[in-house]
Amino acid sequence: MTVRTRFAPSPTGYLHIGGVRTALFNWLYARQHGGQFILRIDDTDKDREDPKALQPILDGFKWLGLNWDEGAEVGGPYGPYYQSQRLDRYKQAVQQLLDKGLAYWDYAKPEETKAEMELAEKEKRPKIYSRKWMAETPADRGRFEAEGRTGSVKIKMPREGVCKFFDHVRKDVEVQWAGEQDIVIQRSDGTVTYNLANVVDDFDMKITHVIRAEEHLANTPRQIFILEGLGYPRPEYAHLPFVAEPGSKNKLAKRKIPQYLKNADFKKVYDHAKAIADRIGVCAAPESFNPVLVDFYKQVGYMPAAILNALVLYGWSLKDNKDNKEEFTLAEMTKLFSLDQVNKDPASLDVKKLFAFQARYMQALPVTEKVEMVLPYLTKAALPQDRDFVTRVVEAAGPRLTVAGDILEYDYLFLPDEQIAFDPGAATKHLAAAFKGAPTVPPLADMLKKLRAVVAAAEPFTHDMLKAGTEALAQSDGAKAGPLSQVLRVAATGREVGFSAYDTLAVLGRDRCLARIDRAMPVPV
RNA sequence: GGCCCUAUCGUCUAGUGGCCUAGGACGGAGCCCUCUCAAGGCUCAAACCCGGGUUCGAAUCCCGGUAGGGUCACCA
Repeated sequence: MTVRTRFAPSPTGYLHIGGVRTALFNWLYARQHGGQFILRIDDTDKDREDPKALQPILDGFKWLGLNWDEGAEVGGPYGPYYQSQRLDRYKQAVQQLLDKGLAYWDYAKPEETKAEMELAEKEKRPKIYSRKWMAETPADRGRFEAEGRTGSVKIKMPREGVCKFFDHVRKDVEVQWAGEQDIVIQRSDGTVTYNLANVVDDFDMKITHVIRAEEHLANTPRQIFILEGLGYPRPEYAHLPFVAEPGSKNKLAKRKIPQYLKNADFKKVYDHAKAIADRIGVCAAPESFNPVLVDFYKQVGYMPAAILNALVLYGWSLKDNKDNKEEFTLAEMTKLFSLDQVNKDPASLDVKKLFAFQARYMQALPVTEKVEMVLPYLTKAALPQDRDFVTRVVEAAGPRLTVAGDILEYDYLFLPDEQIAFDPGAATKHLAAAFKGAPTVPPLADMLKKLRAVVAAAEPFTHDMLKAGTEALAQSDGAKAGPLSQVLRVAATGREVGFSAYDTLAVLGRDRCLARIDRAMPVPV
């Protein structure tokens, strides 16, 4: 039997990283067994659905490389893959359940149900519906309808016995049927709910392994009741621990997303990304530009491989991992992944660790590929770009580029020379440091003139020659070369930080360096 | 509250009765390197929730506490 797994997002908002982790596990399992991964859209709740939410979710999966064999956009033999288009099919299943006496029409008003539940809560009893408004005969239905009530359909759960099932993560699970609620499967407006739609879809789409987050564990007995009532075979189950919110074990909640930014680690990762976003005018709404959402990483230039690698470690670890391997390519994960090695306790999201993975992946990337990643960011920031020049910058920046958007830190290399603002204060500070211990510190203008001469004379115009020239000058004037190179940096870039000052000059080229130093001169030469 | 689940450094985790004076990674601290910022190298601090058993021996098995979490929707 071919393994078929699925991920079924509901387009009610942004896709968070926990959802991606779950999708990844499904994807890995399907790929590992040569099966299919299906992307179905669970849009049964019209009220909560946001038509703009779907596309970013699909784009996110495409960007990550989690391709799907059937489902949204691509279609397939068991479609449609949008629940909103499958209503007739669901109705048919509801009718089947009704016919078998496994479901019933119910005429309780929402406030009546609510009152019962609240009373049960108060009296510390299990919250089980009294079936007071249950209508099992046409006569009962007529009576309730005469009162002006509209009916929904509920499943009639057994009130005794146990439901047993096997879960690949939690092993043998047993729950008392008596504790299970008669849940609504068809709303009074005629639409159906998740549990029904889900079971029907999984059957129709021939899903063999239901791999989903732990919050669905409680849905499993209901779904088993429904699918057995319908005569469907049971799929295999695996309930994954969820990715918890930062600094706690609570599950991630979309509405709490802005709050996660209060976490210190989040703040750091956010601030780093925000600086980039501001430069390229992403200007996303604060609640959607957040490290719990995949989009966040996509926008500032993280690598999918790094994210996936960080994510696979949430809840899964390699068995017999003697050499403590933590870095896995998608291909390796596909080969090594196993549901048996999934643990049971929730893992809180640590974005710093994700950032560290990104840093390592980026460092390992060949320069040409880094250049490709970085180019779009220069375009978005409206900075002039020339592939050769960009390549030189990327080479010189080395491990300083952690995400593609970091290239914008070096905007001063791309900006026209006349836009570089010289800071005499900063230059003076470094000049003083260069002459620390010496009886006198020469005027800045004099030193600038001498440094200009070094730049003008360096031949070839390389890091080594510039360094040699500056060192020679330092020696003859009784100064330290290091701080002196900082003076040069300030003159040529207007900045005090960056990669090696000599590399910076070499990348810029002699003409641009001279032009910038001339602009820094208090008196034109 | 009912039902269910979980419990190892701050975080992610290794660990399935002796290999554990508990290993790795992120983060933190320090040192080295150094023209700034990074990166890199070296070093350090840091955990088996508590209490009872079982056993020659327990982080590992059992029981009880405690703590945390999930779920109890005409959400998915």
